[in-house]
Parts: sequence; C-alpha cells; structure tokens
Amino acid sequence: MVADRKTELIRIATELVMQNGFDSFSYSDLAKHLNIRKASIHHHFPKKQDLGLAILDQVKGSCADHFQCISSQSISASKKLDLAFNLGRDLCDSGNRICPVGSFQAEFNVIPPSMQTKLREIEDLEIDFFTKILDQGRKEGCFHFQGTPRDEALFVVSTLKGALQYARTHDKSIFAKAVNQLKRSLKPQATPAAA
Amino acid sequence: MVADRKTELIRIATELVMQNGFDSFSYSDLAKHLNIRKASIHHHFPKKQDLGLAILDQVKGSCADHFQCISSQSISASKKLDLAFNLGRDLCDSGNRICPVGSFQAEFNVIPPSMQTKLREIEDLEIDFFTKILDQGRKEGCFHFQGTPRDEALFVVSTLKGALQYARTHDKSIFAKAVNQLKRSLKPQATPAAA
DNA sequence: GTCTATAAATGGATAGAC
DNA sequence: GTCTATCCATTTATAGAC
Repeated sequence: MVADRKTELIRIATELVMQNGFDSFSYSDLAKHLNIRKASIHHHFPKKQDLGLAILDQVKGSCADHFQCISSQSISASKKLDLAFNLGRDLCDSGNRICPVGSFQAEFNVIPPSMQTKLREIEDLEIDFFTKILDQGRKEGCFHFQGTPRDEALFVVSTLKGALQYARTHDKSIFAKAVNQLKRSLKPQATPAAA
Repeated sequence: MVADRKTELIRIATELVMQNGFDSFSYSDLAKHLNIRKASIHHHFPKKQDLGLAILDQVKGSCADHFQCISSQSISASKKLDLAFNLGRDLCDSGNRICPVGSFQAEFNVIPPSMQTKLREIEDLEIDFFTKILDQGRKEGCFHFQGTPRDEALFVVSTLKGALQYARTHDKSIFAKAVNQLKRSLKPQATPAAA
C-alpha cells in the first residue's frame, strides 16, 4: 500500500511541517525518511516552493473532505462541533505536532506569495465551515453567542489553533481544557429568548 | 539614545523573531540592520542559542513588567483584561508581527532544550497572569465562566495567540473581532447566582 | 568591540549517467 | 525515477589583526 512516491513525499513533508515548520526541514531530512537521495525529490518537486504548494493543496483537500463529511451529516450543530474538535484532539494526541495551517501562519512572511495565497484559501475554508455550524447551532438553540456567526467562527478557530500550540509546548491536557471552556461559553444559559 | 549594542541586538532580533521566526533569520540579516559585520554579533552572542536565550529573557522580563504594571493597579478585572488585550492589539496593529511566544512555540521542536524551558516559563507567566484576573473578575461579578480560573485562562491565551496569527495572514480586523467575542463570552448574563 | 578572512557544514538546485 | 557528482549560496562559527 505504498502510495506512489509523489503522494508519499507530500505525506511525509506535511508531517515535517507540523513537527518542525516548512523552513526548518530540508530535502535532506525528507530523503532520509524515504531512504532516497535529495536529487530524486527534486525530480518530483524541482523547487521547494513546488513542494510547499503541493503540501498546501493536500492540506486544503483534506480539510475540504473532513469539513464536507461533517457538514453533510444530519446531526445537531453541537454534534458537528464535537466532531470538528475531535480533529484537533487527534492531532494533539498524536504528539509533537501542531496544525499545518498554524505552522505555515507562523512562517507567513518567509513563504512565497503563491503559498501565502493558498494558505489564505485554507483559512477561508476553516472559517466558513465553523461559521455555518455556529449559525445552524444558534438557530437550533443549542449555541448562544452575540454578534455574527462569522465573528464567532473567528473566535473559535483562533482558540483551537492557539490551544494546539500551548498543548505541544506546555502540556497536552491544555487542548481539552481550552476546548471545554470554549464549549461552555457556547452553552445557552437562562437567557431571554433574544436569538 | 542608542542603547548599548547588546541591548540593541536583542531588540532587533526579537523583532525578526516576531516577523520571520527564530530559524528564519540569520546573523547576516541582523548584521545588515545594524550595519555591522556578522563576526561582531558573535562577539556578543557566540552561538545563536545564546542569542535565542537572550531574546527569551528579554521577552520574559518584558512580560513580567507589563503584567505587573497591570496587575498592581486598583481597577476592576474587566479593565485589567482590556489593558491586557490592548497589548495584543498594539502588536497586531504594528503590522507583520505575531507574538514572539507564538513564534517560538511554532518552532518548539527545533529549538534547543534550554530555550524550550525558558519558553515554558514565559507561558507560565502568561497563564498565571490571566488566571488571577479571571479569578478576581468572577469574584467581583464582572465575569462569568464555569470551571477553574486557570482553565479559563488557558482558553483566553489560546484565543489571543491564535487570533494574532489569523490577523497577520488573513485580515487585521480578525484580532479585534475574536477578542470582542471572547469578551462577550465572559459577560455575565441573566444567570442564577451559582458562582 | 569591530573588523577581515576563512573554515566547515548545510541547503537548494542542476547535469547527466543508468 | 533514481542515482552520483557537483555547484553555488548561505549559515553558523572561529582566528586573529586593529
């Protein structure tokens, strides 16, 4: 089941982005993981920027798939949000990794414009995904928040990304704790029926 | 008012960490900014790790000062939180930068253990700072949240760090929007006096 | 404390054989 | 598609003159 080389290269490169960052892994690192030579990687991805774009395309596709899978289900917004949080939890539990989007964000000023653009597209996917869930949830009455669903989505993704970073450097349990507080903040309390 | 060279080096290096990341700036970059040669920097900081530790020490001291300045005031927790958020807002408005702590976090696996340890100390400062404000605020009745003040502090710092990253890559206004939702989530609503 | 010069290693990239 | 070999630029780092 060793997928074709190109796919495998992207898979491992994505792994290295999550662990070390795009600028901090080299073709040499990648070559060692696959037990091939650097030049072979250049055959598939002549420039590192080409590899970077391929990684981002893969991440974008993966995000789109996961989001589509969750969004299309006929379940409550609350359950959808839990499924989304599970994606972050799994990443966190796998150890030593942060979200690839967060990793590229931190290097934003040192990646080429083509990669910056692609990164923003993934961010849009994330934000739109949470916006819809939050909108659905408020209409269903399972979430309470003021302001627009989009602003609340910005709040949610920010929390998730930040929590993943603290979880890796400080204490794995931080992710679950932060997410739990986030979920509590969304719980409707004894409020006037204003929504 | 050109502070001594060592101080100036740390200041500019911190700037480069916030803009590009620790691994993505070189002694050459730093030397150009100060119009001196690389070797002169090695005189002050023989190894890059020495410079990294000096940056982290400076950040730690700066955090401690800011936090102390805010914490020691006789004002409401709500006002203290606003002052803290203003620190992030200023960073965000200054353009092209993220929090140095967030930048180092993203590179956690590629910095030496001595720097990892120092970074964790800064994270502890941040978390303790927000823990105290949130605890004070809940007692005063100006904040509402369930769970421990510390868990809520983890939630708050995660949101802030994540929002800074999205603000830089995507849209500056994201920081204010995310923080606004965060503040709203802390506002006590018509709740039973359970706290 | 800063400089020139240079070492040693690494990283990205190419040419050309197999 | 992978290899060896090599190039060139960069990066960290040191030696030693001023």
